[in-house]
Amino acid sequence: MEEILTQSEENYIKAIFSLYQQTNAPVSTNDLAERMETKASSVTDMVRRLSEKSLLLYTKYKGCELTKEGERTALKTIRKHRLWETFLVEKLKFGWDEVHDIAEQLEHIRSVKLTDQLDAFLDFPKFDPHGDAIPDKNGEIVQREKSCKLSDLELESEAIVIGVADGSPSFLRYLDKHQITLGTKLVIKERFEFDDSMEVELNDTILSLSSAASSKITVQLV
Amino acid sequence: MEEILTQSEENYIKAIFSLYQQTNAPVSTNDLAERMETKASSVTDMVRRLSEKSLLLYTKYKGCELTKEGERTALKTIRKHRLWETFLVEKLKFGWDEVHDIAEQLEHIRSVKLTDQLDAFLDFPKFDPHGDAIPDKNGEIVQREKSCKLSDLELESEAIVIGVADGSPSFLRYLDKHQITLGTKLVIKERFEFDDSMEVELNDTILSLSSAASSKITVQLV
DNA sequence: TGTATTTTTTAGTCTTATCTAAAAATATTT
DNA sequence: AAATATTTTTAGATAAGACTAAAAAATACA
Repeated sequence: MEEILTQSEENYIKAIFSLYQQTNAPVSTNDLAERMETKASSVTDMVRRLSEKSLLLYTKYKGCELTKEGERTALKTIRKHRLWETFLVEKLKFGWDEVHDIAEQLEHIRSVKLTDQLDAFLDFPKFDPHGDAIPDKNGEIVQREKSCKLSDLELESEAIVIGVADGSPSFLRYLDKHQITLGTKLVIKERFEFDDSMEVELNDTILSLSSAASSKITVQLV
Repeated sequence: MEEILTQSEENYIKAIFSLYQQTNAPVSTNDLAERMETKASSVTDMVRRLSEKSLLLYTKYKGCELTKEGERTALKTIRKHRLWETFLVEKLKFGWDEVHDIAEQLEHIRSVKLTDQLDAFLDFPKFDPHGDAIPDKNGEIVQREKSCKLSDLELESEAIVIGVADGSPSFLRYLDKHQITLGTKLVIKERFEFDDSMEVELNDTILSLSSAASSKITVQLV
């Protein structure tokens, strides 16, 4: 009884998965509407449909959360999205700020063999170009140890960039411009209380980062 | 005024393009319905819509044919389809009988940059895994000299397989089984009038081919 | 506790792409 | 040319996914 889902349905499932992860609580109709850039009434409709397909549990006025099957569906879509992003950057030489929209389309291609062969072709990558974990064939995700936000680090600590909490093109291009990418090594040289900005050393130069920027960069202490 | 088309619209355009090529005459509603596996009434609707978008010329009861712009659209879709098929076979190790359905999905991905980067990644192939020409960025197609059907060859002529006129999985698997693929060299050893079957030599073995098979294999004399 | 505000749902409409059934136009045959 | 058959179009219906406007439920707050 492998349900065939429309692209729209898959997008809703993905959004619910991600909103649920943020709060660990049922996803409200309004929040989902905002994320999907649609109206609450459309969401109610869709959520009812998906609940009929038993991909999620829905209680009127109480929001919804995915069932085990819904979660599996979400992970499959996320897997495809992140594999395609990796393909676009690694093989087709796209910038990491250019791949999201194309991957949004590619993630809906239906073929298990395609996904798995692509995975193999890319040599079973564990992380995508933004540092997000790629679920494997069985939906398993590699858990990373002790990652934190750059903005949380103490003076003089050294860290390596392992991800970004915001994949928007403008932020990614900002990072590019300042030569920050996955794997970049940073040292915190200064912190300013009054605006939570900081100065970091990278590639032997000093770079000043606003709190907005440093809080969206995920790092690992070295 | 680059129109954004739905997948369904793109599929109709492609079908009209290919039916037109076969007969060089306006495509009738019924023929199109059969090709699209849908009803004539649906076709009438769609053809009216596409004619409003000036992608084709439509005269009631007289069938339709693509405009220059419709043709450009068809060639773009065909280009994507054949590039993806090439990618699937060359890079992801699919069999040539497995790629059609997946390429039918991939051909609708909208991104000029994706198509062009893929083209470059594949090293600007001129033909796809079935021997069909791949339109370039400008819709130009390499014309091949003096190709003919295997069934048309005289006794003792030597030829190389350059394409298939039928991309169905069952036919392609039949060819695979008999070690016939693009580039295979054949010599006609025997022809039987009564059923138009023939015997050909390839890889130092003799293979008997029905008329149905030999008429669907495109070859070039050596 | 009762009123006001916010959130969510319901009801009804729209568009795209499909369908069936019936009507109209064209083609074929006698 | 009339009758018959085929092809094509029109008319009306349906389903998915969206919308607006209005009703209902939940929440906040005085």
